[in-house]
Amino acid sequence: MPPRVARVALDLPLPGFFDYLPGPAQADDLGRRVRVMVGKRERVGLLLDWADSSEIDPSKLRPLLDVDRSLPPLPEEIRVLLQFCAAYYHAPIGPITLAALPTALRRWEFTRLRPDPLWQLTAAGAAALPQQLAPRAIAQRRLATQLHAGQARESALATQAPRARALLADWARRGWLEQPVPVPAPASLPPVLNTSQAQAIEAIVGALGTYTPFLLHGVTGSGKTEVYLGALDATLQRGLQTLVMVPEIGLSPQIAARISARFPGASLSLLHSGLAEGERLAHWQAALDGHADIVVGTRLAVFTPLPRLGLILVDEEHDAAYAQQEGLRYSARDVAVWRARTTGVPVVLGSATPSLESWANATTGRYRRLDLPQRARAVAPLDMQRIDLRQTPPIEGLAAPAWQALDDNLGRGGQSLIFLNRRGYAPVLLCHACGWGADCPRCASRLTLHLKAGRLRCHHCGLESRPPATCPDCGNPDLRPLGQGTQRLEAALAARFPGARLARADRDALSRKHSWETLATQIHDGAIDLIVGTQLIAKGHDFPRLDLVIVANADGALYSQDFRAEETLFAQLLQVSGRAGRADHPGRVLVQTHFPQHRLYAHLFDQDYPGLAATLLAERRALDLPPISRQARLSAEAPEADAALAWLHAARQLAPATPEVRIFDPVPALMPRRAGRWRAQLVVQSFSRPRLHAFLDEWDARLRTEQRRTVRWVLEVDPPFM
DNA sequence: AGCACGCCGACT
DNA sequence: GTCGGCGTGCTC
Repeated sequence: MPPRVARVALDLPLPGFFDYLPGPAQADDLGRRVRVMVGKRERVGLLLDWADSSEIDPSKLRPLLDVDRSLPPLPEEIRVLLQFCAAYYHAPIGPITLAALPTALRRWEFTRLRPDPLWQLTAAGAAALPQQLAPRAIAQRRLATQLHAGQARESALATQAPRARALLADWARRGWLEQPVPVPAPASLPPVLNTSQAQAIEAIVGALGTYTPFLLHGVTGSGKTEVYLGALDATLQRGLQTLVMVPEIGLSPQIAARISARFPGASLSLLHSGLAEGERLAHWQAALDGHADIVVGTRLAVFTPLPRLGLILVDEEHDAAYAQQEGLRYSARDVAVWRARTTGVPVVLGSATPSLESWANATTGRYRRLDLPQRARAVAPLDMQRIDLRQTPPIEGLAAPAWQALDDNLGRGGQSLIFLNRRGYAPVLLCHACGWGADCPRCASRLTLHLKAGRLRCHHCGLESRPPATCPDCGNPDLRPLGQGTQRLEAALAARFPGARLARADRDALSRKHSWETLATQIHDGAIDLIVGTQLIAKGHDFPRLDLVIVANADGALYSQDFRAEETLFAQLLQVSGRAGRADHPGRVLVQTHFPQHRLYAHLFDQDYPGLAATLLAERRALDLPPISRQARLSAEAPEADAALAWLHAARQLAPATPEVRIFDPVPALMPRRAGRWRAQLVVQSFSRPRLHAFLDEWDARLRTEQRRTVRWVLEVDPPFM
């Protein structure tokens, strides 16, 4: 029987599919792009399913206008994965599906990217090029200069001159340019592996072809990447594709570089949001065609079609960047595990500080744990010390012993890093006469003073204003910045160590593209003596010259409302302190704190993640918190105070009575007001995932029919933060 | 999300 | 007399 109704995913914030008459579509067009009318507009959708009948009035059904058969259809594996995600996360299928495609494919007409040629000068070209150009052909000369510097991609050269592409073709015709065979970098020999690395690789390779989840736990420097490479090697040899997930764009070039250096013959595709549209499309297509052997990408890459998928690697699996916070809320790490299960391939979750979710799964045997206890490189042990801020109060952000340590290290020509998780100059601007503080008028937060920009900024809604000259309440001109931000610390360090080469690494300082790469290279090469930075510096890069790390202030997270704050802080501090030290002499780590006796520091100094995890899991068990239980959260926000809370109380009345599902009282959000809207939330929790989801399905359906316009609400499954 | 329809204030 | 404000409602 021919299919009657085409079910199409469209980028509209509505649940479910849109139904159409098949029009020109055939039964085997599932997974193909289709062109349809919605209202008076044409839109691009994806044909995801066939049905015998529709719930829509048959007279309203319109036909599909067109089917794109120029691309291979999205494989069934991905169609099923997308539908699972929509159902599990209570998210509309359309936006999820369309977001999984490269943006270029959201327009019906798309330009297929020509392969991006790599150009280099021939001997003739090197001799001819600057000379034979007209003196006034400035843009052409710029191109020539760039080519003299070495091989370059056409896409990069195209940004240098208006008619670059035509010009390059012309120069190639004259024999001035050639397309070098991408010289396979000499395949680096696999290093000698230690026993635990070899065992880990053996376990993963032995599991190829079956769903086996692994938790690869190894401290910084224990050689996790070598394990990834070993497992990749075996997967490549079997002709299978590997999906490598990384938390952030900044990390992918680095890991990609190591992979391509090791497997120069393999075809590697990068997928992240920083790519140009065409580039992303080309890489995605290579994956879909089965041409790419390895795909390295950030969270959206979890939906990349890979017809020969054999292995999934999730690096830094604990990283919060895997959890999409806005719009479509999902955990790419969890989706990756789900995908591995349905596809029947092993998945490796790697981290020095795993999420408690994954650690608990390893404890119960759901995941197989692979430990890398030794440091692969010979690194002297860290010398960690606490500085008790109650006994030695900070002067301009740092206590006397910290200043002393910096002075000593600079004197020795050493490199130092100060970790301060607070951007700006000062987090508070205060009136000393009446106690007035500069608050954000739209949020429940203080405005941060940015001295260089001469602005007060809200870090939650982005609002900016000029700092008042006098107190708006009492007129007192004595307004004082209170507390330390990275800018202020940088200024204090510059005053104290005028000869030192100083750099600041935070989102404000590194807004320009690529500058973090540049700075990281400078730090790596020893061109910087002193670095002040936020958590940005904790990630990705290896700084072999660093010998001193100072954690300026970490206490904020120790007694936080957020039950996951301690776990997160531990991961950050372990990562930051792991940056110190090199082979020839031990690194030093100083932690400034008001709570030196806090258990977190004891575990940190012993580099004892399992110990901390055991403690935290026991607490979660005692309080029935995740990962012992499962949670979902109904969040609401409204322009009027208490409207969100009132709506949640009404929503609570609509909740179906499901056994084993606990519904908490609505409470104001951690940030009760943001961007002018009042926010509140309600948590539901259960030990049974199936029961929780049955409950959520019913509740969500009821809430949709009761929708009121004044309140914006969203249901979040497995919410990452409280 | 768009884009319509729809009923009330200042203008060529 | 209209142009247009954005509240409410629909899209297969």
